[in-house]
Amino acid sequence: MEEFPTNTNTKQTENLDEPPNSRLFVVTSRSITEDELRESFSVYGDIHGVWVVKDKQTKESKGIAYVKFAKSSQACLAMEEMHGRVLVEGTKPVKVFIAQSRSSTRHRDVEDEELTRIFVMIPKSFSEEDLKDTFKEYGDIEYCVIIKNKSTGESKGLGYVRYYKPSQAAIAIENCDKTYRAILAEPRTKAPVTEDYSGGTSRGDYSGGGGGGSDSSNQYAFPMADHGNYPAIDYRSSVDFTCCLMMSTRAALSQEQVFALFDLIPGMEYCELQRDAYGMNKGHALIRYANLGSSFYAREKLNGFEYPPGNRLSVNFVDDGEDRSSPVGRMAVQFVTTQMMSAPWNGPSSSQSMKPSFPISPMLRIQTDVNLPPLKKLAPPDSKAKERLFVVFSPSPLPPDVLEDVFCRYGSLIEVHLVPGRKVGYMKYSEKQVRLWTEGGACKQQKNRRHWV
DNA sequence: CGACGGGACGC
DNA sequence: CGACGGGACGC
Repeated sequence: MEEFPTNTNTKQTENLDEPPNSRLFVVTSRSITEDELRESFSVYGDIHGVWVVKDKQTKESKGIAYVKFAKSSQACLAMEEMHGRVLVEGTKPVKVFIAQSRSSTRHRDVEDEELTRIFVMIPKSFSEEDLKDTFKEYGDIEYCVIIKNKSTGESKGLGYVRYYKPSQAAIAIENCDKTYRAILAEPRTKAPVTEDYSGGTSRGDYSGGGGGGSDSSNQYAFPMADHGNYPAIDYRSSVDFTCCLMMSTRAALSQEQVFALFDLIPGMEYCELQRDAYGMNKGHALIRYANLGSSFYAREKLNGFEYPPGNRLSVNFVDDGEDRSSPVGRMAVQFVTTQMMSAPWNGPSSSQSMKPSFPISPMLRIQTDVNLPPLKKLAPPDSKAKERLFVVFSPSPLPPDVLEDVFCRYGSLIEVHLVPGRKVGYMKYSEKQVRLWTEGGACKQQKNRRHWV
């Protein structure tokens, strides 16, 4: 049996949490052995011990195990890479989490939310751009924030950096200049460290005593779908509601899987897996929708969604470069949010129903079912057709008036012609160069989108 | 003077 | 669902 080294005469439990977040909690098949675990996990770092928990009487595995790494970054990387993978043919996919520190009594999973944001001390002269430039070498940054005096606006010399992956935050903490004093940030809203007095928390030497358990109020801007106990989202980051979403995942997902998933919500314009530094299709994907209603709905439905089973996706807004600070932009945001709030929420408990059910409102239905370009006038009925689009419908054709409404937006449409009894039709235009999509990258998606039209 | 060490997010 | 062992150091 593999054992943690017995190199000191002090209780070993003190090593298990040193350094913090360097131990994995693995939920796996009962048949998996320590050797198999060590074999699979050893490529991610220096393993200091593997231990399969067994029933005291029967000595049978309980299907859970701990894997201790030398460094937190190694453990995080192993978690990100191994979560959801099948270790031995025919066994269930493993779930991998950072283990709770042994002194901790709670048995909640350690969420990515708690592992991706770091807290740093920086020169007062640092701008948020400086902060980003300094810490981007350790990983992809979701956002940077500097704590400032609210009245004068001057920096307090403290900042937060949110990465997309726990391993990136861990690498930053391990490798950045010591003068930054980088540590993991305590999650924002919950009262900081309530019961964990037992000499040092898993976060390292966090000594900043009080610091505001005062906030018991709901941080959500509005009632939200309840995705189990998925952690709260920071709505006050630099980015609020946009048409762009960033999806983060620990499981390996293919471009096709991500595409199919986000394409369930009508209005998807763009979806691309971002390769990580090692060229693996993991980590995160960028998705853009044609409108706020769609992106909002997609975030609601897919953030915290388990896909594949055992792997929770995180989906959040990212800056899409649009300015929504104008009165019109704000109204659009407000409109969408109120629609979403008042929409009958088909409960999350209903087994993650992922049907692209679009109850919301007539207004929103139009916004979301139909892609963006504005309506254009039809060409005179007797115009000569200079270009025709051949359209294949799957599963079946839509009403001609709907098609007209959609296809007239991309050129001067003369008429919609459906071939009777077939699932095909022609869109006749009086001009060449009918523009379907302005984005070059979206062309290949065209065929997949037909049935949403 | 200058080294040291400190540390928390507008609701 | 899925959370914490067995064995015995060295001055």
